Amino acid sequence: MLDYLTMSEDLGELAGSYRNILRQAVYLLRSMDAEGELSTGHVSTLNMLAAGPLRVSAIARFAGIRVPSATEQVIKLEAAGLVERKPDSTDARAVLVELTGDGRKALDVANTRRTAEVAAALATLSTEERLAVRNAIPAIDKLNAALRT
Amino acid sequence: MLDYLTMSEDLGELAGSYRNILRQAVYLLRSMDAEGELSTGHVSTLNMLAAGPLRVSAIARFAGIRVPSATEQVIKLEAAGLVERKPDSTDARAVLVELTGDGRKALDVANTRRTAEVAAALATLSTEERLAVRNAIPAIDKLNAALRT
DNA sequence: AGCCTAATGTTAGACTACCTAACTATGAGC
DNA sequence: GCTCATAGTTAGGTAGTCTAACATTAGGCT
Repeated sequence: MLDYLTMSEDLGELAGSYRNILRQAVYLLRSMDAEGELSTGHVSTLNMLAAGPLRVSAIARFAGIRVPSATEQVIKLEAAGLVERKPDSTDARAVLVELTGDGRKALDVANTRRTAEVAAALATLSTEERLAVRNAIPAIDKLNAALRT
Repeated sequence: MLDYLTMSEDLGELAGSYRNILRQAVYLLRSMDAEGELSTGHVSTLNMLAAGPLRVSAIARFAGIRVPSATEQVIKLEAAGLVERKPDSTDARAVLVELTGDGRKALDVANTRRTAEVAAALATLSTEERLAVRNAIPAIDKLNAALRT
């Protein structure tokens, strides 16, 4: 009863549905941007740095962008006082990007608001629907990782 | 056993996971763009038109963008010969945007390749994981609709 | 030691896709 | 037939990405 999903036709249908969801995500993220707060891209970058300093190349890799684009983001965040660049003592070519206190504060504000917005939307779902979403998260993570390659 | 999900703490955790997925989607879509093929944005627009002609304002609404941005996209698609603008016989202010034969062909090519790419990623999941994704699709659609407001 | 290739970032220049504001033309109500 | 609302375009600006070219440092090989 379960293996009908292995038929290519149903895989295609599911793939189409998933493509729809991916497409929507772009707009949803944009709609979550608020005036005078961090943009989606900046939130992503700062969230990576929350666990500790990263090289510019690591930021680029995790964000799925090229190194020059990451450099530019870092320059903007630095100008806003949200991150600092420090030399890497183990490699004089590298630069370590680190959150400042202000950066951590701004990130907290943005994360809190954005997560609350998603939580409010989740609250409109039934318990079963929320459970379905929750149960799918690991599979979606795996699926996204497979798509990334 | 199910209602622990209604606790706000778990809602927040789920919301965070979902935010992660949304964020990844942007990169995934970009990674699906291929040389010499339609861009993600153009595919989205053309897909709307596949069901029939639409006004510029309708395109903007469905895509979650402003009317001038939709106009710009239509101009580009028209220059590429993928859509045609026609007068709306019921309203001389309006413009109906319609797929051309070339547009439909280009859309088919792009849709086929992109869907195959997602299907290939889905094929790397286990049957249970695919089922989990499939079961979550309606809830995710509802969730995204709630976020849109 | 000295060289050569690889890796890390930055700079320069260009492109796409979005935005707001201002405009034209048409529709619809009084 | 005036007035206000609606549909779309144009103009100008911004954010975020890209490639190409460059400087600097690391690391291996002779």
